[in-house]
Amino acid sequence: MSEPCTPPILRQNARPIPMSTERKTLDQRAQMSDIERLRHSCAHIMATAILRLWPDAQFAYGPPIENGFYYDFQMQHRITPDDFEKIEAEMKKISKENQKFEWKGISREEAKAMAESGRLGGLSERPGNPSIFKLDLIDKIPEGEQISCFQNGDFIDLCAGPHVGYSGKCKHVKLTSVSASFYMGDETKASLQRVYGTAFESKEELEAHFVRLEEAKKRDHRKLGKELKLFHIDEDVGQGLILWTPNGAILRQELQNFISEELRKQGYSQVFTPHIGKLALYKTSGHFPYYKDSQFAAIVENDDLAKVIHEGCGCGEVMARLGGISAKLRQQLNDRAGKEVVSEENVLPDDQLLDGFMLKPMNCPHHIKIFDSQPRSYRELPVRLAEFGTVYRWEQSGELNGLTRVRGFTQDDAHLFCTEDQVAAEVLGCLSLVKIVLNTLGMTDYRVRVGLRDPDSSKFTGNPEQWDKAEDACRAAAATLGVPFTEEPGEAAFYGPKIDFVIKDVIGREWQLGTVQVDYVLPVRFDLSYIGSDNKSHRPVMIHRAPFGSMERFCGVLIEHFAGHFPTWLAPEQVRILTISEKVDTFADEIFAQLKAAGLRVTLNQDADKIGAKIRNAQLDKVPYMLVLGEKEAAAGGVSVRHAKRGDLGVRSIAEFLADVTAEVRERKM
RNA sequence: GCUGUUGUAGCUCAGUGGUAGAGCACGUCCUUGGUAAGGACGAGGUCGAGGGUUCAAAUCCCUCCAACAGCUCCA
Repeated sequence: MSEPCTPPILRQNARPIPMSTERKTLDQRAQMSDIERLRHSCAHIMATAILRLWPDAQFAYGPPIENGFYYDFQMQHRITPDDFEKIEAEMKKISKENQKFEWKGISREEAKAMAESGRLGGLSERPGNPSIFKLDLIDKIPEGEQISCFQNGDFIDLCAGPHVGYSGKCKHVKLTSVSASFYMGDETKASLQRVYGTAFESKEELEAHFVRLEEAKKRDHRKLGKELKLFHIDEDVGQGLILWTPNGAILRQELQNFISEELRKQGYSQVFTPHIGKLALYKTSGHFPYYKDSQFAAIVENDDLAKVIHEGCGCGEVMARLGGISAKLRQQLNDRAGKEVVSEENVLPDDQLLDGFMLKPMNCPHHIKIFDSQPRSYRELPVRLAEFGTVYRWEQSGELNGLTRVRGFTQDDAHLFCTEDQVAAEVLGCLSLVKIVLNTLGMTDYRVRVGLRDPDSSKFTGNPEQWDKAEDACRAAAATLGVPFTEEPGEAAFYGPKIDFVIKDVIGREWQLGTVQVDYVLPVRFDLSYIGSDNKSHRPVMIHRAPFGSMERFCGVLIEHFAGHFPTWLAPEQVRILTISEKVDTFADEIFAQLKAAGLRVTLNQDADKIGAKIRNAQLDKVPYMLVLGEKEAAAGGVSVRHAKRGDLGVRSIAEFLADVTAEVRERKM
């Protein structure tokens, strides 16, 4: 199969943005903000300090980044965090020396000579130790462009700047981490050491930065997940495989109920499909073998496996047989596409093909088969098939992260099959669902990205008229949403435009959730059709949508968004009754029974602890409502209400409390 | 996957060559206390796994496993 027919639709999150290969012009680079300028200078000062300590260091590049700066370099000594103190002390000295940053324009020949001698990116000439990376970087500078360098103290670096005037400005600096990187981000090139640091103009800002980091750490969903017993990841089960514990299951279930309710309102039909499907299904869809590397290996049935082993097949042979495609399927796919999408080299004779199953990496093929299980009339379109569908993908181990990057996850998935004229309305429907859900959760800070085709690129298939229509639909839908959106040409999937949701959490971090994608390709590959009003067969358009990406990821973001303080309707434990003494046990039992009968998730703490300890525990467990019951309440027949965030709310009647809380839950108040 | 760091009780961590510790949580008992920690006693660990060095390894070395950070923001 030569052409990837369907990209990994609705991947959990975006791949890292590939490094742009375009060079910035000198003018563009000069447009650094003040803080970037400061941090860039800090990178030079760090390089100076490292050279004083380890003169053999070869520097590559050291830019300012979002929260600080780094410099990549190569040397004998391996930096560890233990070295930071030493380097920082040296940097402090350099700052005190108040070295002037001086710009110098030099010729290509001068630059090369300085690099050859080891002077560029060094404190002095270093015979026998030429500045290899700088030499390479000089070669990358286009002919005719001004080559410039900056000098502070003895350190001269190839650098377009800009810089602060004097090193004295760089006082409030802290090194944060060390890691490895590849030269030019290319893993075939040299492996470098990278030291990260951050810098601010004042001590207060530097400290505030670390306070923010602490805040982020406190609300880390992995930490809260453990503390609040929401989920567990077990080595024996496997990396990236989530075990939802009872508390987390409640959170997820409530969220699913909410989304399902909205889907029903919008005319979706719920379906269920199995977790595996035959290989041929994914050969038809195009997911196999193109995404083989990011999928779990095929599952081969015992008898088939015994047979090929009996025939003496080695591993490579088995893989080849699994990956082959029948001549008939190839013919079908090529005919449907009207061009060669599967080349002949992938074909194996039928008696050599080895069939197997795959853990599904996406739900679309299954939903397509449901759509195609009966003749469809234009009268029943759009068909909207929704499923909280669990899929499995082989993410690299280093990519795994808590709930936000996992190997098995459940998408809030749906596939819409509609006529071309319906695309606009359906895309709009998808967006409004997202809006409702995010607003209900108080996540009002989000933006959408509309991925359009690049008209100059040939990678986008299909006819231009369809594209224009679909793009207009996406653009118009995004515009009516009333949230900021950006149009990004070239960012479309090759088979159709898409809309991505990026939400910003309370502390300003952005999270990419799901996408809505218009697809003209899969209906062709699966030869889908419906009968139009003209009594002729037509090709439906498919829309893939998983607006929240996956339940795992979304719950992870929610945990951090709320810092574990969920609104009552989502809270695993909504009310905890705290007794002051044994004297009110009977009264507490009665209240407990009443709340339970009202459908609240309530627990009763009759431990021998003092009330202060019980309150503390309930606060730590982030239970929204605490009912303090003592003799006073028993006598009055009321309850003392304490809210985890609002504190003591005083004595209320049980009826009043019940009415308020059940309404709060029913209306999903924040 | 690559680079680095880390892995000791359910949790947070101390312990750097001489056969394992604290706090919290847990269990039992005492205490019946009014809005963020009452007290006593007790139980709990083949120190991530495997191998090696050593008279002796949680500690040093190697391999593996896992977690965390980075590997993208371009002299």
